[in-house]
Amino acid sequence: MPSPAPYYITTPIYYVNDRPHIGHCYTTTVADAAARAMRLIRGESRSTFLLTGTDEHADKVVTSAAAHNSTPQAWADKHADAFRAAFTSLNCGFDDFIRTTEPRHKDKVPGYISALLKTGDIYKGVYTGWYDAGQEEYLTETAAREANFKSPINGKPLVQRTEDCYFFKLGAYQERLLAHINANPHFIQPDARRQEVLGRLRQTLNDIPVSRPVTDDPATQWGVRMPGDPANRVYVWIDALFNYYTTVDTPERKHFWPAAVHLIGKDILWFHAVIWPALLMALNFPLPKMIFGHGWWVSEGQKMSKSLGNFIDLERMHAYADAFSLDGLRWYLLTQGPLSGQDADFSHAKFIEVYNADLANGIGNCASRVSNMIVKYFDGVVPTPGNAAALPDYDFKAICAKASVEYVAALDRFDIACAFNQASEIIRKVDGYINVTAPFKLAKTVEANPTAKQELAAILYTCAEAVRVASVLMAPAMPQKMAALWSTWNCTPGADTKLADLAAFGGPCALKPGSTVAKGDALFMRADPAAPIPGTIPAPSAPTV
RNA sequence: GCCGAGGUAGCUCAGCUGGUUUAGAGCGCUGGAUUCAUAACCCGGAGGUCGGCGGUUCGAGUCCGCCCCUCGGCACCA
Repeated sequence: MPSPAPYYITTPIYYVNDRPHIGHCYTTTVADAAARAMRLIRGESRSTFLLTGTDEHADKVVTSAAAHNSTPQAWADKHADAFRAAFTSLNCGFDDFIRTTEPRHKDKVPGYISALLKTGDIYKGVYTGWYDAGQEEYLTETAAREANFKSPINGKPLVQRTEDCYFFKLGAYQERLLAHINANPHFIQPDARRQEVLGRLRQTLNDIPVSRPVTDDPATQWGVRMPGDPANRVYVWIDALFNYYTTVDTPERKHFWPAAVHLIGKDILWFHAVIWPALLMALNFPLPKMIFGHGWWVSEGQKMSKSLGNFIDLERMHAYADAFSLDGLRWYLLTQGPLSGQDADFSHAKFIEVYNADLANGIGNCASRVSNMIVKYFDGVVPTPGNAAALPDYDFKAICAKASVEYVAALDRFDIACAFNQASEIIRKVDGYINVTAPFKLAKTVEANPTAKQELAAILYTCAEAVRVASVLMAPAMPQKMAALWSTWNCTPGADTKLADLAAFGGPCALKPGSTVAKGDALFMRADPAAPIPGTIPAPSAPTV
């Protein structure tokens, strides 16, 4: 049997000086859910590879470390661990965590640069720009003009300065890139992002500097040296981009390239949609299939900023997870997140609405009423399917099949929310079916009517089996809660079972008549909209005496 | 300033190349039904000038022009 097509998905490598917040966590959670879904579809966990990690060669790592009496490496170690711990705490199961300071990365980068030097795609030239001597940094032409050619920090005049620098022939790849984007509509997604890039590609691309000088300043000695020229180092962004390739540039992992998806935030679109593909073209490496640039979360309708104090940090996310379960939080992020062109709002009221509608009143309540009836009317033993009355609107074999097809199609175009909503559709149908068939009424007639018991069995089996299928589709979003449901229903799937088998109503993984079902605890407790917002200090209560 | 996206029910949005509906969905709200379930679920309703004005057409959220408003991108920035 041919092994399933490999699926390689990446998150950005995060700037190691940051503290993990909703932005980093969101990107990684989406990648995790997508990877879980792809493993499910392929039925082979090794077929999918999720990479995340940290970007550690920025100059600021050196200065921050010094300011905290630490070494750059120790400083990076500490922060990289914070990211790793954050993602683990959100149940994001990455297959590898790459750090750009690791030998397996930094030792490979010079090889790619050398190849580009050999072909002439990277060449030595001179860089001229406005230099702020006090800050020891260049300002862009625009920034310099806006500052009236004076240092924005100390007001001293900027100076035109020239120094040796290596350039990448970005301009040489403009037409090929344009042709590729036009020929592959899904290369840059969502469409708004694609339009942005196409718009900017209408102007002529300049070659770009890909090195920085090494001086006496320790901050400039951090990073990867240009091959054969220790007076220059590889610009941190170029170094960083190569992580996606270095990590799988090994004999065992080579088959994962090209990546299926580079999932990124919209801020780094240009690097991923233009510079990175051009570098790959120059190296004659295959291009990733999709660059997906998601938007931002805003908080209660306001842009998040440190000055407003409305940043949703890891602590706040943990508070939500504690209050509504980690999977409740994941569900909100995954189904309401800024994946389409627009930014999304993390509002408490909306969180409660979605949580109650989809989870507490949705799958939670539905699973509860179904299992309760099986316990009540069949002593918790899964009844025999039999033939339920054929209702045209409630052909669950067809409903589940359609949901699965849509699920896979949505995931292929990276419409995560649409995929998971397929499961909610099934639940909606089950709730409707229960109302139409009213098994609870039927149960009262079984004494007098011998066929009623069979009919009741058929109805409840249908409901339970449909809920099971929905739970399979939801599992990549909510692995823990769905596992809990499977545990009480005795239908935990074997490892590496294909979606096609798992999600087939009455298929090879169907609920087995005769196995037992417990009522179990409520999967998702209903949330009170009036309760205090998690992670905030409650307002002082009025004196009680 | 330049380039681009968009303004449709309280909210979030579907409505592809104009005439299948009297403009739809989900959530919220409200009336009813029901009791297996987490006061959950099911059914019905609310009648939104489809941003404004003008035009093309037998016929326009759906095409054209003008105006108002919102938002995104503008290159080395992680």
